[in-house]
Amino acid sequence: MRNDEGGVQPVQSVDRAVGILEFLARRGDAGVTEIGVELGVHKSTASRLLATLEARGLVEQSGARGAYRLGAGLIRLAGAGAAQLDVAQAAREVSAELAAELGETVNMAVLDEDAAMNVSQARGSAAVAVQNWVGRRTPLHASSSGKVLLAFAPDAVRRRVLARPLARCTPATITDRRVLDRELAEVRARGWAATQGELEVGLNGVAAPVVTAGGELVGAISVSGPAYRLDAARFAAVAERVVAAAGSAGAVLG
Amino acid sequence: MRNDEGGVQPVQSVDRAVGILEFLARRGDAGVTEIGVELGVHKSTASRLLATLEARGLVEQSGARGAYRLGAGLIRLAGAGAAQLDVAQAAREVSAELAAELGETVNMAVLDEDAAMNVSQARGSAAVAVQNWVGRRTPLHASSSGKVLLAFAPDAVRRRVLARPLARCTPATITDRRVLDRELAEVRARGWAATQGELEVGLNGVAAPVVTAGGELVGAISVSGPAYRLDAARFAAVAERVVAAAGSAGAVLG
DNA sequence: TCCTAGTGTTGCGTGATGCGCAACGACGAG
DNA sequence: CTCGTCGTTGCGCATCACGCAACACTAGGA
Repeated sequence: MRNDEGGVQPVQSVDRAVGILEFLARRGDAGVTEIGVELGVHKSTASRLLATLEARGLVEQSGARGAYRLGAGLIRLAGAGAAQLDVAQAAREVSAELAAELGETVNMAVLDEDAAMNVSQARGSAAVAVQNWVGRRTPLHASSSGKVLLAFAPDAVRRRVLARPLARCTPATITDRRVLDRELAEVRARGWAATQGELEVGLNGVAAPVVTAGGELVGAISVSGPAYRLDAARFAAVAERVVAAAGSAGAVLG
Repeated sequence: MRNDEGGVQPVQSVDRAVGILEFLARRGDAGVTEIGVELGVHKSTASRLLATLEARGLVEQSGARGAYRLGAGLIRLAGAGAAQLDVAQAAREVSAELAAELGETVNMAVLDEDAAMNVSQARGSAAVAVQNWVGRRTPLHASSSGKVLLAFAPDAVRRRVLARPLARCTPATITDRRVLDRELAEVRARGWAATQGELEVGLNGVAAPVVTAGGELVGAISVSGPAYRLDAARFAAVAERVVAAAGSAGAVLG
């Protein structure tokens, strides 16, 4: 059976095991039989794959025979993974400086299929939110880094995202794709994007693309904060700083 | 070939694939041949396992034939995993409150083999450090949450850790196991642990165990900050708040 | 309290998959 | 320019992963 990804035949049991992890990431927790149905394999196969993942700490089971969920071993791996990502490393210092300068939360995001995923985070002194954004995915049409990634993505990616209904996150979310297309054209023209309460009510953001010397888009740096501090009048000035920080990160990456 | 973990025979290729991820977490990056040697398999086997992991985003390769490293897909999974952990969820609210109250960074850690691993983090207004501790592991003898986890761990765990040389992280690190044993007895007696520059110079911490109603140790909550703010004179007062927060988290877990 | 249905686990036999070998192309160092 | 090493891939084969069947356990309903 061919999982047509990357043109080569994957190792079937590894592919299934990762499928289990992705299912549990979406679903929260699930039983053996349910996981077997989801993967299209026998429940005894699912049970053995889960036992292997559990032995390595990537999943854990509640009780002796209960549901499975993602485990702490995954966090250990990802902690190492996040620290090692090129874009995360490149962003670390410039994000810290930007956070200190502007006093708001700064994130580095990469394009992850049809979403923006945060891979690094720095927080300024004014930020009181305790939420960890690393690993979190935001919709491409409703977040500032998402708009940047969408604006500068290959045409195929933009067409795929714009082909689907644009989910409304708040009353301010752009859900008309022609409106979004025009906004993305503006983003490309001026080199930065902004949101005003489109992802969360009262949350504004400004983002700029991180591009390597070879012209490859590798991520986006964004600053976000409450609208009463990061209001539209400040967007141009903040954008100037974000674009500069993104430029520094891009230079580091070659 | 039997990987004697949990008594059952693991699925060999899944076990190997996870072994690759763990090796890359330790090593940073590595080539196909090196990974094959590390796992004790042929390089073509390693190449196929890596291709499957890469197709799913868990690893990425630099250039067409370059070294492999952990990928963004792992961070996505772990972002979901961290959010879903019982201990992380239980700690979220109490950590946020504690961070707001004390103004310092609060972490929740679990015992992860021979280290303390942070699974959740909240930062107070005074904290300016931008480092993300989630996924990071600290030595059990040199961090406050590590001392708590060690003090209240089963005897077998404590014996295993104390059997090894205790690595010196700073000049203040306790490396004499009899001194550490006495300190762990004090931790058990008073119900909290503290460190003074033992993990990092100038960094102090206070931690308390999170125990379920059934008496099971599931983690430790810690507060950390620079020595000039979180000095020894404040330890008892801070400990009182941390013990209370840990008690709340334990109550949530049943 | 008892019965039934469904779940998760495990022994076993089978065939499909994962594996190693060999060969090849690419790349870097001398 | 040559050589050694790396990563990739086709191929054949043996081992491993798989499904089936059976069992123990648990929860819910009568």
